[in-house]
Amino acid sequence: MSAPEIFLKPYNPKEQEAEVLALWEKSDYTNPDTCVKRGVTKPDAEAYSIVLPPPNVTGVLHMGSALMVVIEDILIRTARMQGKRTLWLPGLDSAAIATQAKVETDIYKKEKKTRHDLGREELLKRITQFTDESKATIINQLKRMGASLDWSRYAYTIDEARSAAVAEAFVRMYEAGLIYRGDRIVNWDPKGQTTISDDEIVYEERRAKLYTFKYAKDFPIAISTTRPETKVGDTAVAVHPNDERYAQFVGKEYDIVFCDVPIHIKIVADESVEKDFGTGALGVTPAHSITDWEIADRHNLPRPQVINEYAKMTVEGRLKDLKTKDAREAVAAWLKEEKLLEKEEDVPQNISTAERTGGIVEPLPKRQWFVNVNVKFKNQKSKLGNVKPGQEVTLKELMRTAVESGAIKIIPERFEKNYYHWIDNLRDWCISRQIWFGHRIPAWHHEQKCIPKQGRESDVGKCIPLVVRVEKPICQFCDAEYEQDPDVLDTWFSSGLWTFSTLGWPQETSDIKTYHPTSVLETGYDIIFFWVARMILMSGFLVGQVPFRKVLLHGIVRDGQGRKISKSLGNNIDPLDMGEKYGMDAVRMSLIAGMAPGTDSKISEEKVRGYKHFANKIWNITRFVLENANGRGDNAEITRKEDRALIAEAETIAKQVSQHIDTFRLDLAADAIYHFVWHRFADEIIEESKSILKGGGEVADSRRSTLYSLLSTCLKLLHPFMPFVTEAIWKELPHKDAELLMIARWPRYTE
RNA sequence: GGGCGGUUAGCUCAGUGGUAGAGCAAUCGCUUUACACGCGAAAGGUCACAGGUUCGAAUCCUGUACCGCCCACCA
Repeated sequence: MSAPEIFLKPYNPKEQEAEVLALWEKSDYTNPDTCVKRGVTKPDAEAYSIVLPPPNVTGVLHMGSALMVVIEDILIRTARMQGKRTLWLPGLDSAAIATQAKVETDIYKKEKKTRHDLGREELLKRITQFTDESKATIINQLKRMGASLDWSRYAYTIDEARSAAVAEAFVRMYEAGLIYRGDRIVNWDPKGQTTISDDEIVYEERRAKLYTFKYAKDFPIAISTTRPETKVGDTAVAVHPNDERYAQFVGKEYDIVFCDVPIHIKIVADESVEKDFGTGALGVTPAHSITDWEIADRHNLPRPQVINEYAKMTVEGRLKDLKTKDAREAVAAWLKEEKLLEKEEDVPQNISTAERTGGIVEPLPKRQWFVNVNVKFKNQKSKLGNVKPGQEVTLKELMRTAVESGAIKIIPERFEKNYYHWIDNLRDWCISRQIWFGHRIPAWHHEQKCIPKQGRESDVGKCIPLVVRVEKPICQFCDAEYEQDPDVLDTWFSSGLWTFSTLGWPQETSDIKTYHPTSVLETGYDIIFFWVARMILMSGFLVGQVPFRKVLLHGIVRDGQGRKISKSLGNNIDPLDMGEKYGMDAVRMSLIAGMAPGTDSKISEEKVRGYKHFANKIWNITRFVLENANGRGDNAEITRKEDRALIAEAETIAKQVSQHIDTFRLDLAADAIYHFVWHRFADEIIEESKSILKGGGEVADSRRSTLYSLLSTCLKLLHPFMPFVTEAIWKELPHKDAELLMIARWPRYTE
């Protein structure tokens, strides 16, 4: 008996992977409809679905996304083999701010032009050009990882269907009173010239000077600040209500000229003031500090803006047009000159910077669009968590109950606490962005003078200046077209719709009925708040369902010593390069091994090499089995008690692997099958078989069948983890229960 | 300031009440006809520290130290 010739040489991943990829692609079994059509999946089989967290369209696949792909592919391949109606839906993300910033930088480098030189339309054309070119790269890389995604359902975050869903979602939320336009203090990024959400801020520790001074010689209270330039915008000094030192001044008002600027200061008492910090008195600058804005709310104070979008002073006098940093020094100098400065100390300070651009965030009052997370609306749909149909609920409560009720499980569980904490501290979500690339807000303005056409003069003044709807309105009095709001939406607004916008919402498609809620959302723990919480919010309100039943979180990928991957360390390991060198199966195993949910994964070239050896081991096991068992197949009867025991042993391994996958311990599952294949099957069972086979007769026949059967079971159990080498072997097997291993039946085991 | 996680063999990590485990590395031996991308053997740990509960603790409780992460932020 002889094995096919390819087994005479060590496993060659490069050769085999290309061949296997072609087989998969041709089969179209990643599409669940095809599986049903060809009888692989029963039409009424339980559905199992995951939407791929869309990688950035302009990106390349790094280890982080590779880890995500591997985890999800293991879950998907297992489910498919278990006979479930399995859908893994791919998509790419336009990554609005990041992509626009990248294209703008490129254009400026090459042509010395800004977006304003090009204009909105031209810039968008350039961005589309850029994304079209780069999207092939990432799609190709996903395929090479072995990701069994259904490309027939591919979605792009700003394609037509998704844009329609976003507009529809916005309108529905607006009509329910969940979206409003308001003047509020927002995080303004002067570098990116846009607002950003609280979650897009990163804190950087810097040294700062804390100045303690009085506004004027005859002002009774000294205050402390690291930003004296903002004090020209002060309208109050706040002290703690119980602070006896200042009680006598509360309610008094003062007119002062501060650094050439006339200001009017009222002394107010407010609980938010710390008695023990600085002088115990806080200069209130409503327009340029979030906490101060809230104090102004409570005491009905005016809120003059003194800094503009370019972080320059807008007041008259010596500070006019100065940048905030220069103005700070100018004010400090003036304070010294006027002998108002009492103290100047060095303090460490966390300053807010914009995650994307690194710009120092300037809190500014601006008219923006917000999602109101605290207003009640009536839950129209079915039961959501503990909220019954018809019951009034806020978005905040909705997000909380989804997890609290157990409708959604977060794995590992400890992240649930983080989730609640985030919700409890959630403020209204600013969703408008002043960039050009993204989903336009479906709000329409007709704020210029409306001159009614002849015969409609009686309607002067009746036209509506702001309309929120999907299609562009035309004024029914003057026939003028409305102008669309220039802002675009926060990228997480559309991402929040992802589980159902990809399935065809707002149409009531059969895909939505079959695959929503999705089974699992698998993503990095770093975006649980950005994304996971918003998906729960959107799906709850718009679809009346949770978006997924389980949230599986993974960590970041580190190098072999546990260090972060960084350019300066030069420790980057490219998953595709590694795959090229050692085979993609080895890369996949390396990412999974030793990684519990929610913890970081470690990868090193040595680790990858180790699993390449494992792939070769399987290859050679197959060679031995085929050389000895070819021709018998797995149909021959297994007669010996010892052999039945071996089969039963494999069954318990199948059980272990299955259970570990069920509980998302992919590391333990991989370890269990690895250990069985190498150290039990190869080292012991095959070794002892050599003499048994030599003996011949019925005993040998039984063992031959057993070996073949064990091999078949091992290949199935290994397939989700190492799809390439197992499929490559499968196609050489003489007897098998499915044309492709990817749709073979998962080994049975008793519970 | 609040919260969370970690600390087990040289390295990376499993193990969550009953005589300490894996992979990799390091050591020794092996032309053993599936595989040197291999096989066999041996070696390696007072499970961070202190106290407590228990017949029994790496495992449960309390505290301490160090490392890491997240959130908030004092103007």
